[in-house]
Amino acid sequence: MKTHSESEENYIKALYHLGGGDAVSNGALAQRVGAKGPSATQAVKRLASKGLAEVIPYKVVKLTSEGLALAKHILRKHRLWDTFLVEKLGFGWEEVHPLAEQLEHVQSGELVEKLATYLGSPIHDPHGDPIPQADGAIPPTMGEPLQQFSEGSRLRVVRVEDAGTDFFNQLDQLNISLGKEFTLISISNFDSSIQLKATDGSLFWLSHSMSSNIYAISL
Amino acid sequence: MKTHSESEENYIKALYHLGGGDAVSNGALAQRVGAKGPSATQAVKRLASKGLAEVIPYKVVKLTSEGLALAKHILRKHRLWDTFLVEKLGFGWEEVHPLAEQLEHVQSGELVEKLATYLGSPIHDPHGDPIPQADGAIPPTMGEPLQQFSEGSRLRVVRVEDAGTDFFNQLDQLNISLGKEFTLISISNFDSSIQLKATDGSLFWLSHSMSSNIYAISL
DNA sequence: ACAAAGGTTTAGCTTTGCCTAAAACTATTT
DNA sequence: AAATAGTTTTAGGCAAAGCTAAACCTTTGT
Repeated sequence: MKTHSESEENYIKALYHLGGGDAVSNGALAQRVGAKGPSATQAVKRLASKGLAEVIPYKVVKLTSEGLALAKHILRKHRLWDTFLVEKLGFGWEEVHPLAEQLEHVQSGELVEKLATYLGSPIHDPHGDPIPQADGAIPPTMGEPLQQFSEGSRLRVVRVEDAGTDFFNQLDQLNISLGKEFTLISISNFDSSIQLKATDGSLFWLSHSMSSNIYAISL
Repeated sequence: MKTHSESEENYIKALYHLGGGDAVSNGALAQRVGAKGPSATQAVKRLASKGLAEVIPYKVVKLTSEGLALAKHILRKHRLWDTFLVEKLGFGWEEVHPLAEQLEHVQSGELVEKLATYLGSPIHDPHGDPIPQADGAIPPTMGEPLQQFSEGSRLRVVRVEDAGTDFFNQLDQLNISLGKEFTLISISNFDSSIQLKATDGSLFWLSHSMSSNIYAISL
């Protein structure tokens, strides 16, 4: 198996995040990896020369199928480490991203699979995001944003967007976590804020910016 | 907390391994990190400019006290990951070194300490080597090489040198592992090979090169 | 004491990966 | 259809970290 630099892996991830297998703009790519335009141009050239990306100057930048497979593998590692950090080491879900970002670059197929086994071969990480499987299959992404449900619905929180530390802190304060169940009481016509009732009977409101990052399934 | 490149950390580790806090030759250093002389010269200059090493051209290269503290911290990470890989993920002790080598570069004080706690704050790794503690203290290095014991001694294996895959495989074949107890039956005057008896009564010989990498305490 | 041997440093080149400034291309607007 | 705005690429630098070859110390042997 060929080896890739961390920088290359970061570009691969960014390409995948922004476009899946589809074309991505150079500017967006540069922004995502925290670099400037020319660096991205140069980087995708390197990727292209390794067969991981396809480039048509001024036109198209996208992953090849090989690049796509690699992207999924990296994402698998990332989300398994996320899971490890939260489930085994007791980190809060807002803390794990930068750590997993480092751990995901460790190269060892055997390590990834042993880790997966150790964690019980999970298919979703602590944020509810799907963990790509060893064969590249991606489990379904669960849930709909709270807005999608009608008043009176019983629902269970199954996923949250990674919307930054403050968002996670607010979730913790509201005692919202994956698996928790609520009844949707009402949706404001004015600002789309949402009122929920917890199983302990407590009532509270969520702003639109909060609720749009919270995904649930109907019970 | 300042940040260091992986290369820098590797030189720090090598300096510590070869000299502790004492002077080390440029050649030995280069060899240990797998580089050529000039690369090492250049690297120690970089370290010196960060206050991690002290250099007198043509004369002395050694760690400063700050460099020493960093070295111990890196070694702590390395050996904690070693322990994790063996105890939790079920890797064999011959496999873990290159993985820990990658994992040790992950930067996060909190991660190291949470990992230590998770592992039960161990003071020795799966090879019996001492794990530097958070405050920099180094637990005693246990055991003496088998040669040091007299015929008829009862002893327990407490540490093995990392002498490569073949060495570990041979240990496994002989069913020798940490904590195992033996009686030293005889030491050959001819080639210093050693005959041991296991608790199940089985007898076998160890070459000098095997036994000199195995450390035990007297029971 | 001096010359050869051996180890260390300097000099100069390579690659990766980032940058800024300038040129080139695409797209839009009149 | 042409000009302008916006994006992307080229050109040319810089730093880290490696290399080889050449120059420079130190040590050692006679």
